[in-house]
Amino acid sequence: MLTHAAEDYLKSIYKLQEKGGKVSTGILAEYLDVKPASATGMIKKLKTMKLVRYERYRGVTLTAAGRAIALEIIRHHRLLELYLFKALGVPWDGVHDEAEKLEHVISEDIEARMDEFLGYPTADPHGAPIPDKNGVVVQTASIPMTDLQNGQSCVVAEVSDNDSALLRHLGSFNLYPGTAFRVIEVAPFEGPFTIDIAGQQVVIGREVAKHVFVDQVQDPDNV
Amino acid sequence: MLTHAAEDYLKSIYKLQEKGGKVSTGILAEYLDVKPASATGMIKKLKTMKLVRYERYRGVTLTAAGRAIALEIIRHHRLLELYLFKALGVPWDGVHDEAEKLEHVISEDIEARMDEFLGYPTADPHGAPIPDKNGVVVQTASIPMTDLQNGQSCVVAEVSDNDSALLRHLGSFNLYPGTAFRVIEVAPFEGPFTIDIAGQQVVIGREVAKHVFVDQVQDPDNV
DNA sequence: TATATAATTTAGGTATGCCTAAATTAGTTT
DNA sequence: AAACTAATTTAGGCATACCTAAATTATATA
Repeated sequence: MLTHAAEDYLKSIYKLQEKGGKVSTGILAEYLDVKPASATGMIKKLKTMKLVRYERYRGVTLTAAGRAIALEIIRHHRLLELYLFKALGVPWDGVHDEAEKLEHVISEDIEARMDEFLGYPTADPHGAPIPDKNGVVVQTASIPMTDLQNGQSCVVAEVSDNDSALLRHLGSFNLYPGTAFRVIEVAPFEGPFTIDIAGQQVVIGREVAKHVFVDQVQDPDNV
Repeated sequence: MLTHAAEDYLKSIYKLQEKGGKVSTGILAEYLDVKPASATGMIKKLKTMKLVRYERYRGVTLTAAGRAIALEIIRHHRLLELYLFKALGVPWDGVHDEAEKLEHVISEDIEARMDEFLGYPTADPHGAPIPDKNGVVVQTASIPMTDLQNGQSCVVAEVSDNDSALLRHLGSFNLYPGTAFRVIEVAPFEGPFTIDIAGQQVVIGREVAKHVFVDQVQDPDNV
């Protein structure tokens, strides 16, 4: 069995690899809030286990075996988030931190029972896809909210899950995955977005909008 | 925060203290499947944290602070066992091992939510009492099944929870907490018990009977 | 009381996973 | 090409939590 730390490294390499191929030691260390020297050490250990490909100064990528483990941990995490949300009523800004601890500890049996209880779900409370038992992830074509133009309509697909204050903020606008809204105005010079959610006008700053991803974008004339 | 290992030591000291006052290093080491030298080391660490009283060669006992932590962990464990059993349908011979890992990881918030879901229960699936939020444990006056005599009737109060093969065996006889039975015969020379459970006669060996505790014992003439 | 036995402690070692500081390498600029 | 900067690696340390082997202490026996 892997250590919890090793599992966290694999998970992080997977996520960073998603957006940008090879992962540098420095980026990985920053993401994990660890010094680069520590990341180097763990990467070497993972290499001897054949879970990553690695050449010094050249970055790291997951092998098939490493990817499988990363997806298993991500599956645990997202199933746990949804389970805690639905079965125990943990607020959506609280589930991430709990899942972060539990993901390394639950058995495959518990995983399967939660999956069944939840009806084999495909997304967690933040809209992130839940890999299936075989590690298959449904990738969506969501775009960041910051790419939206005046007048466009869309549906929230996913929001970042790791900042609980941000999640509370989004929750106060009812900006959950599945929520539809229309862009009323994009203020110039990197300004905020004014949007219409179910008849309510709200203003969303750019820093917040960066963490919201949307689907089914429609231009005003298509409506 | 304490390490998981330290929490396990406190929990074990508590349990061993229950039946026999001061706990020797050797007994504790054996219980935790660790060498005596390792136990000595941890005991010293716990002493500097004022969680145990300890004099070399004289055994160890919990301070009030240590006891509070031990009870907190035991509460986590037993609530988890019951929760996994009732909410996720984990079989009663499987809940112990899962809870053993989860008990160190769940938050007070999750604890409270499970407690509420379960209706503030007082016993786990093996009949062991669940300490309340303030660390108050309801002690029962159960006696070991091996103390029973011919003809006596009783109700199962509690069974040992850490041997899953034993639990499956007991389950095959429906010997759960709450189950009533009557002793038909105690074979001489430390022999097995023949009992009547709901009209079915079953034979229980002494090694098994040692792990079953009963309540409400009634002699035949009282019936 | 001396000695044997059992329990316990001390001493020294291993692996994990982090750290800081110094050395090295890669890549860019002049 | 030399020099500088940024990224990365190496080297050496620390804490946790375990281990084995040797030394010590307590207790029972002769």
